[in-house]
Amino acid sequence: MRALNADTGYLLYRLGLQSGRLFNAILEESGLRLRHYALLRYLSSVAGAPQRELSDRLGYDPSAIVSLVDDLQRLELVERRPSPGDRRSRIVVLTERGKDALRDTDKAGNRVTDDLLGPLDAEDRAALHALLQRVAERDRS
Amino acid sequence: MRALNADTGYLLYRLGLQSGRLFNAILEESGLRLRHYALLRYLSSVAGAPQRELSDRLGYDPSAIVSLVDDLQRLELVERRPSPGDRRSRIVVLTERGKDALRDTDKAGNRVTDDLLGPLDAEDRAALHALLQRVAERDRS
DNA sequence: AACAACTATTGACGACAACAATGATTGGCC
DNA sequence: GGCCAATCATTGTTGTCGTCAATAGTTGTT
Repeated sequence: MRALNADTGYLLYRLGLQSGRLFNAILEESGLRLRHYALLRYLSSVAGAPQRELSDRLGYDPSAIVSLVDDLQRLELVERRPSPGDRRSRIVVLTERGKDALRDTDKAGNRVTDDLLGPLDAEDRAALHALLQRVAERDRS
Repeated sequence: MRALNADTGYLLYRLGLQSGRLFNAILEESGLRLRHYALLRYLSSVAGAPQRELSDRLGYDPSAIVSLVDDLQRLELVERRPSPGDRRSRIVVLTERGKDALRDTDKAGNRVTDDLLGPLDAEDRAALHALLQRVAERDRS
């Protein structure tokens, strides 16, 4: 992992991989994977979204969304509801159990993050978080 | 991509994915992928390493290293040399052409990073880079 | 009423990563 | 010196994921 003279984008890639691995390990015990978590997390920020929106925002193929929602629905973490205005569309919403699961997973995520950001003190972590968030918001539409 | 209340580890994961996609797009034209680049980059920092070390440091399976080195050797970017002390082991070294290719790819990587870090000024970028580097050096052995 | 565009879904194909098994070589141990 | 466990690179296998094309149902347009 030591590539000292690497540039920032590459560092982001490497650390993202590592962070993803850690998250996956945590999620494994609940039978989920990172993609499920990403979907739940997005749903928690919008309170219901049609699958097409999930595909666009998360960058997954529509067919991938189908099986992800299938899995989560099987665990009763989300529901498919008919869209009032458009009968083609189905809006996916978090169930109460889904919200609980997300809270639990977030706690586990915090532990992972604590581990990952070992060498940084509280102030540094806040600074890093702020910087990353600004970069992430770069391409919101 | 907007998951506003996400924690830092998850942000790292999402941004790492995006950064990886951008890098892969750049590398595509030279017939390489991110893993090849990671391998070249590591080799440039140690001047020769047995495949087992590459596997450990980069976190890829030994079998993955085989095909990666195969690819790079086919492009004459690296060479397999017999290890003086251990005939089981083969040390992989950069060729001159490999060093050139790495330089070119680094330039392209800088362009990608510039794009990714759009909203940050020079000072912020330096701060982010320093923070990421400290996290990355957390688990050097 | 006909037609193009869109939503979710299914199915297929190729790429690729993680895992187990193998041949060659090394070092330890008695 | 001979046996045995461990190690390195390689091969093969399996499962997963991303991408693409095709389909059924629905919407809006003309």
